[in-house]
Amino acid sequence: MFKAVADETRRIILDELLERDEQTLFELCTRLTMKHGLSSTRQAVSQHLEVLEDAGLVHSERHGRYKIHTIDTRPLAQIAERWPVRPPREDMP
Amino acid sequence: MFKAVADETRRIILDELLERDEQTLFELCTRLTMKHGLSSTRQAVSQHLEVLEDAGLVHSERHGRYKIHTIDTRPLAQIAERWPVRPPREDMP
DNA sequence: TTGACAGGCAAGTAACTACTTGCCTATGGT
DNA sequence: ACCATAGGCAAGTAGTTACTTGCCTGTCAA
Repeated sequence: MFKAVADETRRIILDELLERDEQTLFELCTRLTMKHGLSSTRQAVSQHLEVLEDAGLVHSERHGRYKIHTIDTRPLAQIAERWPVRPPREDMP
Repeated sequence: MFKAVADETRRIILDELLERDEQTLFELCTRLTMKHGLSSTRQAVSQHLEVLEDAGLVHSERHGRYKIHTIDTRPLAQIAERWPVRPPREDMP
């Protein structure tokens, strides 16, 4: 899950799914190139979605020949739980 | 910052610093091998600390021949801000 | 002042990862 | 039935990254 969000393209995919949930692979490809200026091939996006799915950040469901992708941000809560955000002990620039 | 937390060793370093803040490089090395069962060399840990510092998750200060490291979890708040945690639209297993 | 200790620098290596390329399967409209 | 569309599979490649190795610098205590 930590490695899943380590890639900028995957982070943008999460952004896109947060703005418009339940997109197919082709929809995501189109929007990534149009709105976000990415030049990712379909296969590249597909592999990114696979990583995000393994991380539990995206779920997918088949509808006929379409595969719609749904975002699930819940795994990210582990980060805030593991390292609670608080100011550091000393003042650092 | 995302890439900084993508590595398990660096996550354990953050754990260790959260439990006991303001440690030197050698203290961290010792505790990582003792408590966490890691067999990392000093140079490896040093490089990890450099990555964490570049990410703003760790600050360091020289005191004589000691360099003490301080954790700063504030950059992690960007994650929760960017992708607010909420349940997914549909029920997924 | 000399030696032990804390840490830094830099090149090399091995493993991983993002991406491409080419081909294949399956679904649905006409 | 047929073809276009949506997606999958797998091997290969280039770039990245974690780690090691060897040597060097600076600080403090005896």
